[in-house]
Amino acid sequence: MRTRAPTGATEAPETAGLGPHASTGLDVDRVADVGAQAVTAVQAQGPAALEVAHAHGLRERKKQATRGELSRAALRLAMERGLDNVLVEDIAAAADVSPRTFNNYFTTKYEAICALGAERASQIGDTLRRRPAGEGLWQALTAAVVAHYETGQFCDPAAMASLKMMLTSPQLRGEHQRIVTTMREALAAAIAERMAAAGVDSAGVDLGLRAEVLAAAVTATAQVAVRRWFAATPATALRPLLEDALAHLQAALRAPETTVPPTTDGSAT
Amino acid sequence: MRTRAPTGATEAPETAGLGPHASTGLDVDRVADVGAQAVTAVQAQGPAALEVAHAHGLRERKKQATRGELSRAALRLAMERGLDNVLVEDIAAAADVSPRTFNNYFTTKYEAICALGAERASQIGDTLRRRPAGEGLWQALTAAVVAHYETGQFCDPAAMASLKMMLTSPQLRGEHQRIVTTMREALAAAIAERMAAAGVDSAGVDLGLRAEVLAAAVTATAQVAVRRWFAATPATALRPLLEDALAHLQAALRAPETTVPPTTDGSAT
DNA sequence: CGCAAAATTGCGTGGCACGCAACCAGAGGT
DNA sequence: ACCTCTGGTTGCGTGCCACGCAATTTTGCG
Repeated sequence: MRTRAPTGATEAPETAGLGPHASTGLDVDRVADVGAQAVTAVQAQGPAALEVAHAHGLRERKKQATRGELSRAALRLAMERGLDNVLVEDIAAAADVSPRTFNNYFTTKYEAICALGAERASQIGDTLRRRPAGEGLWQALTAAVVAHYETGQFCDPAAMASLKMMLTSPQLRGEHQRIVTTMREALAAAIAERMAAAGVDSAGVDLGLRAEVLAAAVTATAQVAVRRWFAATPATALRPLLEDALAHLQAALRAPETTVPPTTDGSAT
Repeated sequence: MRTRAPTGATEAPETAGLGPHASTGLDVDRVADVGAQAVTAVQAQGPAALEVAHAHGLRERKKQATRGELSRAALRLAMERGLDNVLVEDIAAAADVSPRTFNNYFTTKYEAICALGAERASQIGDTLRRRPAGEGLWQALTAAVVAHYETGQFCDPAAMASLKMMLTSPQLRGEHQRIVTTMREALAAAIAERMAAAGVDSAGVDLGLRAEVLAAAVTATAQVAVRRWFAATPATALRPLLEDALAHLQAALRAPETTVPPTTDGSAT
């Protein structure tokens, strides 16, 4: 076989056959055990019923357990010996499964390494939803982004190295993009809800589009801050960089027409 | 060998050995490069003229020729028979070189497929620079983005399929991210110039950061528009989507504090 | 014209993604 | 509790790929 798409061309079926590929959905039990704050958030929603509803019981649990085990082992090994010095064989061994089983869960080792990050990225929507209703959208957005990056492991050096790895390795770039996409979508959904709840008065505006655009802008800005943070020669705190960058985003579009050449006075429109 | 990093661990040397890897100069992968500081460093060394003089030799021309040939062949074949039904062997054959030579120019076939797009992405800075000086920054930015996507082959169905491929295939995601990064950096540089030329009066603002943030926001917004365009069930024109999305970006940050719940008035600092 | 630098090529190796077909373990019916 | 059946695991095999190494050809320069 080539790489994907067994015979056809489109790549649709994917989850067919034998592997436990698509699993069931999004049960987040033990994967994000690093951040205690996240647990609080999850419990606030009352997702215990979700797991019960899934109720395929032991079978499903074991599946997610090994998935998490593989993902965690992949990240750990990659950090310990370097990305290029870890084989899928090693990861599988660390998770006590066959190398073949590894590929039943992840197509590439890079996907396994980034699985935890993707999981976490999907939670930023709830982080925004948890902001007090009295806050303005922008304020809540800034707070949510800061909280997302601070509750994560962005403080301890281990996670810092993990981020660095994702930003430097070409192979991880695609997976990192996937994480960012997840974050953007989750954020867009939460923004749309908040906009709707606040009752956007403007008549014909496309709420979905606006939310998506805003989420994209905020996410991209956060990435700029993260990139600057990790490139800073004297290591500095991430939070002020984030707040600074987000403030610049707001400012850059608030007064955009100030930029005209001094000689000409032609004020367009 | 593993994947990268032959023996060491850091991945620094990269362009050593035999292959014509580094080409002229700017195909470096630099993820952490935050703006123009790197350029300053390079110019501080002095021998930039050497490279320029060297670039016009017959040797360099042939190199770029075969590189373009490979890239073009890769894209064409991928479009014709589908991404998974083309081997590096096929691409090399189409470019009349050895399969081994292919890997002297590109590490993966996906990189070859996206090389043209990356090339083009770096030109958006000049597109912005070409806007009349009388235009406001925002107006020029919108016009530049629209022009960039319209002068490209984003109208003819062939390029549309190419874009679709880049957005759907997981393997191309990483390369697409690279293109977006290139576009963002090129745009940020041009924005910074335009800001400086207009004389940003605000005293202590970090021009580089603001330009970078703005470029990131605009680029991300353009991606939102492109994604919506290509997902539109009745095929529609890209231009209005782009303009609409960019207008939403501006609007979303102009009046962000309008969103407060009607019942509660508690303003949480 | 001849030499050195640089690019191309052939060959070989280690690794990976995944189809296929056995095998084995939960889940559900009687 | 027994049996079956659905579905996850594993071993094996295959095709493809990235790239080191070394020999060969091409190009630029004195």
